[in-house]
Amino acid sequence: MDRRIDRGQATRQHLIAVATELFAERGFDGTSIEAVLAQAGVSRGSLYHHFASKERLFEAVVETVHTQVGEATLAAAAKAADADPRTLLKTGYLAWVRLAGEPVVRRILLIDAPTVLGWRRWRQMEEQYGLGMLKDVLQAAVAEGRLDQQLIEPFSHMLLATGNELALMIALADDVPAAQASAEAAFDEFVTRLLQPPATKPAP
Amino acid sequence: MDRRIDRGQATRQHLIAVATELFAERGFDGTSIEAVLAQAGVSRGSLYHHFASKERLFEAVVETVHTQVGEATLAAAAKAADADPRTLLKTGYLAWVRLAGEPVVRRILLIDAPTVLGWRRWRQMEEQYGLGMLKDVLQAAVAEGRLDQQLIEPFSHMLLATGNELALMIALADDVPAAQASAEAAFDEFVTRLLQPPATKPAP
DNA sequence: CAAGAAACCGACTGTCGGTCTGGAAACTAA
DNA sequence: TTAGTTTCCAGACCGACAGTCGGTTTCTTG
Repeated sequence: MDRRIDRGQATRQHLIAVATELFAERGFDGTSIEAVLAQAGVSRGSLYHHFASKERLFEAVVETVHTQVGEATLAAAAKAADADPRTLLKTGYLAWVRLAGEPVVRRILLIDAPTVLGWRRWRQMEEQYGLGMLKDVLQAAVAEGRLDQQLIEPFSHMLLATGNELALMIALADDVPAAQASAEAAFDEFVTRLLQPPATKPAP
Repeated sequence: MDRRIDRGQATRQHLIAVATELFAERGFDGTSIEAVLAQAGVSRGSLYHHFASKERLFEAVVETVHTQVGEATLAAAAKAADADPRTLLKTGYLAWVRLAGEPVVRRILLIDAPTVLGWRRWRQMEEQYGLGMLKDVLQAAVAEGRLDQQLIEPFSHMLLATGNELALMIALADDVPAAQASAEAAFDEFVTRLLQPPATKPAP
């Protein structure tokens, strides 16, 4: 039991907590390392001992937020488990939108993360929770004959994108409740149509 | 005819051209003003005479690129005018994906613009071309009784988001032709299902 | 009690976005 | 022609900031 390591982990966690708050409030560019140091009461050398760069610090923040969000969504979806894919999607979406209302999630995950970390790394992290859950649900739809196996990959990406877009739309709307209602209805219709058993051809 | 103004416009355009190239290549953060000055052979004072800040310069770049892309997509869609909404959407989407392959479009419009300009301003610009065209097409679908009027607004956003997501997916894929084919098939199926006349209820 | 390592400190550096003063060239009014 | 005005350009300068580096403290281990 090395007390130095405990201490190190403590300041590390503390830095992440402080940085999370500041990043959520002012964004990545708007948050200076100096501000983090001042707020955390930690020296420069200490911070750079734990994180190689500002990006790395941000990355650590994203990771923790992402994990929290993923678990929360998972918990919400668990309540509606073994329902049909459509209600399952809707439930997960509602949970997601509620979470995306928080500045921490919106600013860090939706706005800054993709550009700071790069699209590839970002999607790679999404794979673990968001995309993973969507694929599971779509897999169930495949089992019901509502979807072709091949479509799971692209459809999951598309659903994720629409979910994020709607979440941003709601979060930044002038009239939040109205946007909420509109988006909810639209998403419902959207999912319903999307998971219809494949018709041979649409009406001409 | 003031020759001073002509000269000013010339350097302004030159700066935009140089900045476009550098922004596309290295991104917004990765491009220093100094680099633009050096590449353009222009002094600091001159640049800041024409653009109040780096963001403003970027904004000007985004505007020109956006206009070009919009016109190109419009031209491609015009060839398939007065077709049914489904083929119209597919045609526009293909044109868009081809354009998004260019680093200039991908890096500047898809990756940097939303964060640098902010989501609101970005969507406001999209309204003019991307969203506008999508709404027109969806309006036609409404006229055919395939869609409710209320759904135009959210659906256009969702389609835009999926289009951008798929474009990024293709552009950054390891196997581009495969991703291209997969995305194309998925988008086709997606649009087909989305524009089906509203069934009363999906099969239980 | 050394010896060594992990955690921490803070002055310092280079870069970068942005400002400011000054001046030259093109135009206008007298 | 000349005095005044506007537009454009030049480049020294400034403050902020991310990241570095030699040194110090604090703890564990042999």
